[in-house]
Amino acid sequence: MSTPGNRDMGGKRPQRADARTNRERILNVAEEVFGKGGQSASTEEVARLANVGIATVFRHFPTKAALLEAVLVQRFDRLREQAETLFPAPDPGAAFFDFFSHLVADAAGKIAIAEALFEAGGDNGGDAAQASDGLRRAVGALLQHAQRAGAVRDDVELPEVYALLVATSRASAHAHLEEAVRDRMLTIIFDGLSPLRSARAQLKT
Amino acid sequence: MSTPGNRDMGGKRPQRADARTNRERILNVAEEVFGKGGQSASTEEVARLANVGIATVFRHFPTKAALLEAVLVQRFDRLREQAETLFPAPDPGAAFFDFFSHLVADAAGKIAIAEALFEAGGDNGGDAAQASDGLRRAVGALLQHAQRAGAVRDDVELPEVYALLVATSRASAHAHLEEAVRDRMLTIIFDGLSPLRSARAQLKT
DNA sequence: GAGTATACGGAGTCGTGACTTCGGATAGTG
DNA sequence: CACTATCCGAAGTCACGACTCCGTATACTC
Repeated sequence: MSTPGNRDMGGKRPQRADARTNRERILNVAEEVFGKGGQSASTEEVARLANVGIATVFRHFPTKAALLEAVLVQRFDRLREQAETLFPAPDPGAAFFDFFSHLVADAAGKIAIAEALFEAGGDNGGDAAQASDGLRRAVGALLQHAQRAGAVRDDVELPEVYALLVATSRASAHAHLEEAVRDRMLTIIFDGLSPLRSARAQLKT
Repeated sequence: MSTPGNRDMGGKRPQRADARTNRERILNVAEEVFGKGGQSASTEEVARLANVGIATVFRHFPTKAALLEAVLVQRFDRLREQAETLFPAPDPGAAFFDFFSHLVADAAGKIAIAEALFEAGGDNGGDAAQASDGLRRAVGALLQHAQRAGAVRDDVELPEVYALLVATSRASAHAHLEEAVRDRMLTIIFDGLSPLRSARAQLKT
């Protein structure tokens, strides 16, 4: 928990109202800006679109990296919650494939989110990595449920499935990919995940 | 053809020998540097590792973008040639899958190549885009051959296959992906591409 | 409504990296 | 071996973006 948030400052006065709303607005604008321009988008751009001075951005988030991390945590947590919502779904196969599709579609245009954060899944020990790990676990659970329901072949495991999820999300995020093409791409992958027959033997020979 | 290369300068003396070797060395070093650090790697880094002054780099390549483009053209052309070598292969299916695997494996660690160049496949009209297009065509030919040989189902088309190729290459390039996981990921995709049965109907219901 | 801690905004500083300039070196020619 | 066109490297310039300072404004307390 590196960012202050709105915790009470040790018995002192609580955070002022405008400060809290500003923080929230900055966070939302940052998600938009980093989503569109990648992690190299400038902090000034965020400040400008949030109708706020640069200093205010840095007051709430000590560094640009901290701001980016806060954005990532928010997004990862949201995705994880969505995944967890699907745990008790009546059709675990559909739940898994739907979530996969949804995540990839959602990544379209969110460059920084797909780029910086998925890849941050293992390179640092910060909050973002932790949130990313939570999402990964949730996807793992969806996968297991789908496998138990017979909708996904038993011999695939989370690492390769998650790698495919990340790969297609990133591809989807970097534009130049029509919706129809994206869907056909996913169809191929889903076919490969389906248990109807194992062509794997063919390739091993 | 935006870069000078070693064309004869209109009847004047030909390019000096040290200039040519320097240009070549810079290009090779740049491929290494951009491959490792992405397109945001600095030009000074390239100059330093090439044992050359910064000015020399800019003399041969007027801008950093031009240098990056030259690297990309070289790489894309090389890959295209490799693909074309496989056109007369006795087993078009194996040729296609092998090339796919080879390209993805080759992308490991080549961040800028996978990142900047594949994505440049449609955003500008420069040499890199042209070279990228040549590679795409070659992959398309390999795909068609494989389909005629019955190794790949007939109802997939180049856009989605190429999108998968790009997606997995990028994923592979950004490290954090073990070789075994990468192979299992490809196995899933190859299964999905195989014509042994069409699970697509199942998903459409 | 006065007082004060809290928060704000704009004008800085500072470092980095792309690109230029120019005096000095060196390959090629005779 | 001299001569010159070509090429080179080090020390710049310049723009941009992350981050800071400080005087001002505003939200909360009483």
